[in-house]
Amino acid sequence: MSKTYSISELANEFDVTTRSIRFYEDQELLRPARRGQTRIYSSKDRVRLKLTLRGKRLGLSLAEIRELFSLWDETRSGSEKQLHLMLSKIQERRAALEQQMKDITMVQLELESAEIRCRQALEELHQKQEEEAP
Amino acid sequence: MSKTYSISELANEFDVTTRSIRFYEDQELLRPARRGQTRIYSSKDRVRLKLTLRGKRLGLSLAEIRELFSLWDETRSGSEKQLHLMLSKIQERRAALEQQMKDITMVQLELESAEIRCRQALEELHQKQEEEAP
DNA sequence: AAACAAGTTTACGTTAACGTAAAGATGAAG
DNA sequence: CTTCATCTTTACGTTAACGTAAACTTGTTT
Repeated sequence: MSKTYSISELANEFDVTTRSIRFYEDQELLRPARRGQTRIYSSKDRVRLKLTLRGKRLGLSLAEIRELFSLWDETRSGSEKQLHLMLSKIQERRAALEQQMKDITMVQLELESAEIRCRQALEELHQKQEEEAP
Repeated sequence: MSKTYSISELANEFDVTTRSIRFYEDQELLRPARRGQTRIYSSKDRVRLKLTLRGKRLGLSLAEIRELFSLWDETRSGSEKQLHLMLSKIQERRAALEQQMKDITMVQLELESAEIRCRQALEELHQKQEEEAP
């Protein structure tokens, strides 16, 4: 018997609303089991949710995330044509991620330089204060 | 006389619609000059647009991007209180970027492993083909 | 039994980021 | 002059990703 989770347990752990979790299921990102009408989440479901939120932090739409999931799922069962299509989709995503890495690096540099400017401005303010009250 | 750009020049260069560019202006991300009623973009405006699109690729909302711009703009003129607020905002952003870096690394690993699975599945298919026609 | 907590479905509302269409101004080309 | 190409404003439409509220079921605590 591996561990299971209620919807609110997951909602608390990952700091999202139950509404969102149910919505992700509606979008076919999750497929929890049921006991009666109550949803029961396995640790696999939990991983899916984690991956979903990770994708969101990268700015992916739910549709794009779903596509990645089905890519992964069909890796085992695909035909040759399918597999080649998957490979190209995977390449596409990897290229986008590399672009994002570059973007992040650039923005980090800009923020760093903004921080330096900020600290310099602060120093100048403090020097003026010393001049006013010697 | 430094170079200027029309709205459609920028739209072509960055592969966005003129509608989007005007919308960004509406959201106060751009402030192009005017000749008559026609917009004229300086190279500074062009940089702003480039930064805007970079932010979008990272999943930032236009509001967040605007906040970053005003942080940068006010670095020179802020009061001490303002400057400290800016520093904390900058830290916030840098932390988010680091998280994003980690996320990207994870997803890259997952894609890599999906690619390997994919290639293995292809190899198995080809081996079967050889068995069928020796 | 009554109340309470946690879950459910259904459905309408909201916000961001544009798309799209209509109607007009402006300068250059035929 | 008129016919374009490119620009403009105004305004309504659309999609994604939920928020919010209402009404109901189910289990358990008092």
